[in-house]
Amino acid sequence: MNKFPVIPCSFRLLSIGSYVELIENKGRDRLLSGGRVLHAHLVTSGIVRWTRIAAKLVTFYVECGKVADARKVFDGMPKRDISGCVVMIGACARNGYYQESLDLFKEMNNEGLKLDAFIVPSLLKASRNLLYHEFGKMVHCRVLKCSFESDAFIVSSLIDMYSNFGELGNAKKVFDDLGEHDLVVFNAMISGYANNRQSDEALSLIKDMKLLGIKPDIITWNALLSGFAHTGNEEQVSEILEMMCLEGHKPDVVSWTSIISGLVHNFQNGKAFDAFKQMLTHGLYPNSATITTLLPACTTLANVKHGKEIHGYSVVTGLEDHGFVRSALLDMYGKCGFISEAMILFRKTPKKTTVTFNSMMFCYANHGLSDKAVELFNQMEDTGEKLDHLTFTAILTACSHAGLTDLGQKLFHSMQSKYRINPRLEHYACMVDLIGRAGKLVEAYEMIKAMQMEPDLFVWGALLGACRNHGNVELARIAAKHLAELEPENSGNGLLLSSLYANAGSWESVVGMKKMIKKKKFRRFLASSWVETV
DNA sequence: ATCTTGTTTC
Repeated sequence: MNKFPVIPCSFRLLSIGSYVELIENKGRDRLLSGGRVLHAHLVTSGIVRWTRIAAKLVTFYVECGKVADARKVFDGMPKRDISGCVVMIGACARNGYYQESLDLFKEMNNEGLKLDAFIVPSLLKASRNLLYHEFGKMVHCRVLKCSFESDAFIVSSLIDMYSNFGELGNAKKVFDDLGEHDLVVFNAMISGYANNRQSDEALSLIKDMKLLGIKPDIITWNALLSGFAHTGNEEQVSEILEMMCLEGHKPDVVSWTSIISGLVHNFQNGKAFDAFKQMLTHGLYPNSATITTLLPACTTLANVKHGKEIHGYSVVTGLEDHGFVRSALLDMYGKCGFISEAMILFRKTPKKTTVTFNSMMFCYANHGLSDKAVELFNQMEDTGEKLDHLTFTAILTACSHAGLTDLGQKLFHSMQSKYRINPRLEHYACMVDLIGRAGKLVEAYEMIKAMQMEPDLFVWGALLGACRNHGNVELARIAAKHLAELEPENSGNGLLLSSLYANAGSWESVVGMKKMIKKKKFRRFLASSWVETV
């Protein structure tokens, strides 16, 4: 680990194949500095002019989060033909730089390059992850127009995209329209079912493929494993593990990462760490995906120690430069209260994505640094990064914490009119808090009444809190009534209402409330918190 | 050259 690649003496150059292998050998050469040394050598020796070499360098830089450097190599490629674009766009789409890959495609399109079958899977992947339903469907239309619909690479990507949109019917249609199914297409469909909680359908497809003489591979089993792990059904996970072992497939890093991911998402952090240790005892090494899965478990434990260990491992292995790892690290430090660490990581991220910005904005918003959050939001708008619903949750949270009523209202409006993002419950909760804080209680209540969905306890809670601060007994009563229905076991709301009565001098109501609280045997739990020393 | 398994922000 942490070794520089072996740079051969310039008198005896290696073969092109050996250089490709050197760049690809990420285990040893992943370190960005090592890659740069190799790159320098390739430039001075002129080898970089080989398209295969340049293509590998492009991929290498994107994997290290250096999209701009990759772009430089790409632009310097002697023949800027379609295959170069395939590599650049594909590398971006595989590493989370979805917007970048679509922008590149548009640029390419403007230069008059035709849509190529090799580009399509990457476009579908970007659409899938950005949830660009319309664009994805437009690509699908062009696939049909170009008669690419029997290309297995494209079909599997289409199935994957529609499954991720939750449109299983469309996924199934694409699957059925294809006459002959190979292993990859089966795997895509099985994964779609598994991820949409249709385990029976997934298992019956395995039977179908076996009847056709196609043997499930490790990817098939991992697809099932991941689907079941996320439903939190630990027994089913064990069953699949047994089945795959019987068929001669040992769990690999992906299998373990799925198991860990399922446990983390089901709030079983202790078990997640146990599984991680078990993986290590099997002689498997964590990669970027394993690390990104495990880091969120370090934030909810309020235990930055594990997080720092993982960070150390990432630095040594060069994984720290990976885009996903970087944003997970940033978030982990932010949640643990290490804001300056988070800021350093943010500054060190050359190609920032929506997730990078969102994570940093949440960090600022949750620590009361609203000005900084607003600054980032403006930066996002200026750089043309995609804003999503979480961007607005973050910025509205910041506005409500800082009492930036006008700005918050302006942004809430532009979220809908300019960015076409439908407000969700958390956005409404922020807005009710924001408007209520400014004392416009009736206006806040009107907003709740105009909501297209059922308000949740955070929305009513925001109104109740505002009523307490501004002494509006009438609206408080309404809010408290809804809260009592939504969470009857919580005595906090009743107490809040009674303190409000007390402030308003309505002592009879206070006595009534206290009686009710006593009658329902509410208990006040002592709040507590702890932080482990590092 | 492109595809299917695992991965970050609520």
